[in-house]
Amino acid sequence: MEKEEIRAGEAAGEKEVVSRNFIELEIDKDIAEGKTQVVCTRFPPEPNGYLHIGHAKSILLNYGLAQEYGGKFNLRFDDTNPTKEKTEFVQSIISDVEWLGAHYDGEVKFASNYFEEMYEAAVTLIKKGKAYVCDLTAEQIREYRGTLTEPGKESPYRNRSVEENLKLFEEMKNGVYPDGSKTLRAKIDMASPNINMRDPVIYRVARMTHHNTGDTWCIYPMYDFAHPIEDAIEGVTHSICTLEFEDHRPLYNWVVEEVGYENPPRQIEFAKLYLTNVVTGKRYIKRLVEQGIVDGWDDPRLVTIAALRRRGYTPEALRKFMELVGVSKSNSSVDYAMLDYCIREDLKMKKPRMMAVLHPLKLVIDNYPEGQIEYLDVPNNQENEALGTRKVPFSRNLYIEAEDFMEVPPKKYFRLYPGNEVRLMSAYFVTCTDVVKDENGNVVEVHCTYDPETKSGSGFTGRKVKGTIHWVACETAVEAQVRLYENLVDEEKGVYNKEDGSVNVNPNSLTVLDHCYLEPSFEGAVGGDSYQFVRNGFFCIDSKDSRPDALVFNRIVALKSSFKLPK
RNA sequence: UGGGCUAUCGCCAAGCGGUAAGGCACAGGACUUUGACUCCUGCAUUCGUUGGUUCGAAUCCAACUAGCCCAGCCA
Repeated sequence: MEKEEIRAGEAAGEKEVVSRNFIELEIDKDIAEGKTQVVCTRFPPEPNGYLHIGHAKSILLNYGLAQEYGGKFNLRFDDTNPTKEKTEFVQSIISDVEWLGAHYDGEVKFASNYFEEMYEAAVTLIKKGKAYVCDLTAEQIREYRGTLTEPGKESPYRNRSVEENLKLFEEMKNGVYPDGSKTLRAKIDMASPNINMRDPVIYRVARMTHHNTGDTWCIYPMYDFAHPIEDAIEGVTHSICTLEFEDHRPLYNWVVEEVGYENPPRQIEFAKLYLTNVVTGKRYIKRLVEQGIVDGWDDPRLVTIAALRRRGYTPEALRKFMELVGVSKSNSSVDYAMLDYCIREDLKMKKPRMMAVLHPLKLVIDNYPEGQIEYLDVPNNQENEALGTRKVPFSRNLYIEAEDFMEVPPKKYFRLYPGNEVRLMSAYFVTCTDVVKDENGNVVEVHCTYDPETKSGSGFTGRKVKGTIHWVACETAVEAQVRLYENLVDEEKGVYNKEDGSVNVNPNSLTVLDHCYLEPSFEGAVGGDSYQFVRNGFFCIDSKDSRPDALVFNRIVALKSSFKLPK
């Protein structure tokens, strides 16, 4: 069996060796042994909250496997506990999955659509003497279960007759017994070192209106019983879940075996995705939302799918990221830098590179005719001609980035300072001649002269200049709000405050810049559109707060920079 | 403490008895109308530790150590 897949490289003869993860290796084996014909995977969320980047890993893994093996991928809501589930989450989860580009096979599925079959499966177990109705209270069940080191005790109801169990279970279904008064338990082994095998509860009584089945049922199956049945019904071959379910696998296999499924699905566990210094815990995010520290579950500083989307991350970038991160069984925490890399990588060739000044400082070209506006031809992306060109107005009065001028520059400062010449990107060379200050001594205006001969595209080679800075013409500038983000978490302190369990919030996680100036080419930009702001990073139009006459941009990610101002 | 799992570079991660892939990050250098991109170069004589088997061990065996998960009528 080939352990490595050789993909064709771009150049002739060039080969890229791609290593396969342990799940692929297992699937290869199952196929080779004839256990698996058509691979079928699934993503089975409980509709009880918003999806985050960790779910994206699972979605993309399962979907990717189905694609790779020419198999099927199901989206199934694991809605077996009506006390926790809400319809609103069903829709948000579907749209997140679709946004990620994971095309599920057929209709969206619901575990609750299989309640009848699950009930029948439970009856089958009872008839086999493998399940019994137990009258112990929740507290008693806990006591009887034993501890990690001590075996449990058998329930006094464990040896009820099949007939009695059948009658009682039917009565449970028919609403004869109050919530919590009886359970159906699998009869396995109260002395098992695996606590999941100590006669686990498989059905409970709960009078609660279910989002899908309404009041049809008052008994609901537990995850450990329901999940393998859901998988088996759908013909799932590889049921991929996270590491904490490893201990449940024997029970999964027990159910599938005892209920009597042929070609049973197989559970494989992988390590969850953790990002270093990132909050993913539902209750922590909830608190941040409630405290108003973040602007809802889609605040661009969060890593919910909705937040990533609003921030301007793309499904392609996330796919790339999951590919780089890989799949294994070791708990690990990935650097955010890897995600940053993936989004830059995805956008750099696709997006137009525009000029936008975030911290404006006025630059006046004294020898440029007053009132004149010149429209310069500028390529949208120097590395991708397919993106075409645009006209950018140039005039005597410009805005430049405040940090691109220093009256007293340190060594190796290539930008503007008195006497120095720089290139105004796509325009002319200018030489700084003068500085205007306010009464406090702050620089409010920089003066310069330009050299008409140096116009971009003219082929001028007379002399070179070390620095190139971007600019925006004052007269035609579009004003916009730009939001810059840093990690929500204070990385010095770590994610959680040890004393009160709160999140250590970085006070600089959000910077709102209200008077940024953009070239007029942004007019007509729509929510979600993204661009590179030359030298500043990638930005997208905020889908929530931006309006055509008051644009709001989010910085998706900054560009890398090796420039550091010496202290 | 019983059971399950994991340990390879700062962070991910290949490796499956024949002498440590790759990516991110980082550091140099070249190029440059983005101090970006691109392109070179460097970055684990060593695989949690200690023993053992072997001509040969990250890979096999033993013991130890560290971390994660499990005692919901949650998923």
